[in-house]
Amino acid sequence: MEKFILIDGNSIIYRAFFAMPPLTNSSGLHTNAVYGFTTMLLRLLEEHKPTHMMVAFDAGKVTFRHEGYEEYKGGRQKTPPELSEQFPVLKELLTAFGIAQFELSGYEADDIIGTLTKRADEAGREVLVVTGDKDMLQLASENVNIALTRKGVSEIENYGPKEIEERYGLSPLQIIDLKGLMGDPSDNIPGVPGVGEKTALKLLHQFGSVEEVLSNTSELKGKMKEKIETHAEDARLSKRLATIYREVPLEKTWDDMVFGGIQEESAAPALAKLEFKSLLDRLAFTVKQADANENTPEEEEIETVIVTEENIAELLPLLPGMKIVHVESRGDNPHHAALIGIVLTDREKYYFITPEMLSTEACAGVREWLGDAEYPKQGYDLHRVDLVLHANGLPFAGADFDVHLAGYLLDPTDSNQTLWGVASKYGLARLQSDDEVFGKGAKYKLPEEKVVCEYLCRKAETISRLIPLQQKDLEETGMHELFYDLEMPLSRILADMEKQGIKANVDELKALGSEFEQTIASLVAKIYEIAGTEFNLNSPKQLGEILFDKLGLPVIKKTKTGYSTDAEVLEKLAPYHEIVQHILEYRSIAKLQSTYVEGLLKEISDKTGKVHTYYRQTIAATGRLSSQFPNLQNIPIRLEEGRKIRKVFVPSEENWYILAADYSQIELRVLAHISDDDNLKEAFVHDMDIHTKTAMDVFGVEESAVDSNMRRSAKAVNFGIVYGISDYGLSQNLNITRKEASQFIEQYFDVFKGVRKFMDDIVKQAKQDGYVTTLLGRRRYLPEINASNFNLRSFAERTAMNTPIQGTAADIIKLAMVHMDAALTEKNLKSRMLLQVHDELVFEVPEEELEIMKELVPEVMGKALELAVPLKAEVSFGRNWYEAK
DNA sequence: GCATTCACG
DNA sequence: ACGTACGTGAATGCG
Repeated sequence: MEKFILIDGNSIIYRAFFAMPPLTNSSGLHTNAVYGFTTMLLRLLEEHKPTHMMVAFDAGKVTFRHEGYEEYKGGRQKTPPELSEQFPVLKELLTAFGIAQFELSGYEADDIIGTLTKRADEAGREVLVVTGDKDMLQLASENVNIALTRKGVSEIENYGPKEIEERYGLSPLQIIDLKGLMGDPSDNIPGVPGVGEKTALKLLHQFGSVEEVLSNTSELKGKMKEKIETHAEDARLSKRLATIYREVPLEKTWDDMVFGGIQEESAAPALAKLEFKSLLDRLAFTVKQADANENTPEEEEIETVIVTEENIAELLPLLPGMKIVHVESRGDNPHHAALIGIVLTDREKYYFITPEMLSTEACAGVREWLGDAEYPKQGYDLHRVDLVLHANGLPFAGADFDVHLAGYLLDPTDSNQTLWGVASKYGLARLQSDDEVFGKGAKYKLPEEKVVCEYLCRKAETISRLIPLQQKDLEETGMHELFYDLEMPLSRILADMEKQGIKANVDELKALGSEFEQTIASLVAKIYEIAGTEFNLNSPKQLGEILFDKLGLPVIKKTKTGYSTDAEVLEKLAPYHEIVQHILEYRSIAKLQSTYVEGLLKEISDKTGKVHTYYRQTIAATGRLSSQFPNLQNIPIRLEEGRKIRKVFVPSEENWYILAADYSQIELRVLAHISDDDNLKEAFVHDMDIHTKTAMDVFGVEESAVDSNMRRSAKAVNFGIVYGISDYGLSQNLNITRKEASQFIEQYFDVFKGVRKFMDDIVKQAKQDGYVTTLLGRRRYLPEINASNFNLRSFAERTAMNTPIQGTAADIIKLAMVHMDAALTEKNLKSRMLLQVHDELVFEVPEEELEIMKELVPEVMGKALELAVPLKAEVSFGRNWYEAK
């Protein structure tokens, strides 16, 4: 299929210039804008595989727009020389890439693109316009999509008429009217003073166009009417200026834009000349991907079979040789998901089996195969598959390669780890989406069997194509072992833990609920009485009105939408008014009631009387797990009232115990290891209280002189170090000035010099490589590490410091889980691993195994990975989770 | 669907 | 000058 990409060259190079930090090659030539442009270009090539490409540039200073309005684009800063010198460089590079460039004297890039898109519309060609200029949205149509860059050029958002309607409630052409009313300071287009986006949209929703607004001013009132009437002419002029001219006498044709793929032979030397080392790797990747794509006969027919009692004899003998299995289900919670169907394939034929068919006697052999670990299976999200099949009374074993997990390891920050999301990175096209096939939300409906079969077989085919590509990438990124020896085995263990579940004492929970209910009722009554009115206490908006408007309390902090009323603010307000303390108390109990009592009650299984969470292995960017339905990783512990919730979690067998073991200071121990800081290592070798030790060093005092305040400060500093410290963050946390915080940090780094070096080095390394890694080689890319925007860059820098620490800690406990699972099996123990809470593992243990487990668990956890400092795990047990403290 | 708040490590 | 601590999920209100 043909695919055209038209790039607004001036717009993109400007954006790239301002988004990137200054960058020069060794001969002093500025290259940052070209660099930014090229990264975006490579991404476009990877994502869209265009067959035709063209970059349009402005030519000449005076365009036809200046006729009649000389101020057009007046007041605009002169192009900085650092950018000017990059235009010829970019053009040369584009030539090396084999990409066409158009410019025409007297016209802007907009107009060239406007003309081409008009022609595309007439010819029914699919075109993507890439620009940073919102005005271009006016060109959108059924055939023309506009890709707007955001955050410099690092993100792209696609707009068609539908998206424009959703975002603005306007048709593409009405974008011109929008600009006519709003104006645009950067182009010196006046618009109507005092009318911004909001007002302009309101007017257009009411009247439809600039002309209609102007001829109906009688319907307006006040200031607005006055302004619009006085500036009617400005509005008309602005609209004219904002209109892209679409009749440029352009002699070029589509054939002049043919793009035959990147020619590595010419592109690579051009990048090398600019000293874009990282882009050279990227280029190789893009080219490789393009090749992979070329190797994919996209619309290749596949042979599909709907398995029936009549034809199953054909399938059964093939089973031992099958590897790829796709299981489709519906519903977010896999424990309650409905099975839609499964596909098995030997890559010759694709066999689709309905849930009904799968449970017939004829399919006994298939079920046996599914549950036999001797037959390795490859598919998408096999952890979920395991749970879904289990929920539907079917076995599963033998997960060998999971495309979902591999996709996560290869880019853990990509939030679209769907099969199609992963596939698109390898240029594997999809023909349809889940939403298209099944319908969305309330419109969900299973189409006829044949359609489901074809679609799911196509998924199975995609899985089969992805596997070798991902295997290669895992190898190349050094994550092969992490994948096969850690994440894959762990996914089976997690499924076991989830199926096992943890027993919940419903009566106990309900009793807690009535306790909370009473407290809440009396608090609410008291609050209404003091406020002198009833209102919705759960609405921050209404609460804000009471506190700040009615009672006149000082506003401490604001949110985007109004007053902030979070706990931090309320703590500060408490001395002013007695109501505040009650509100704080209400908040905390209401949270316990809604999330932990009512929420948990809903999640206790009727069948098992247990809570079966769903650990997600592909969400957290650092490699941690997350937990859903319910989240069992945030059960209260810090405050006694909430901690009581833990009494509800009990062993599932008579006379068993709950045993919990948690790593002591795992993150700081990891830091000691990776920073190789002698002082920090020494502290852990001697198993000192790390916060006290930090206080001694930072304040330069003896252990006996460390008071609770000093220890508290030192603890905050230690937290800050792990999070990627900033003086601002620390000052907020300790309620001190930034200067004082900054001094603390200096003092810390003076005694922990190795830590300072690690922090400096890891940021440098991230800037160079574009990613950081954990001890086990888990990767996280940080595309914003070189951003010019301070916030984005700082965020990335802190992430560069935090991820190796948090991520390595995550690696370690995952290792411990794999080892622990093996130990339980090997020693033939009845004890079961139930939960993981980042640095803690929870088990249920029969009385007779208590002594063994008290030794075994900390030992296995401690030996999970050998570091330069000891890893320590502390164990405790009791009749419920509360008592295991 | 997004914002706010708050529970955890 | 810039103005955030790192990583999550669930409940609630509101447009």
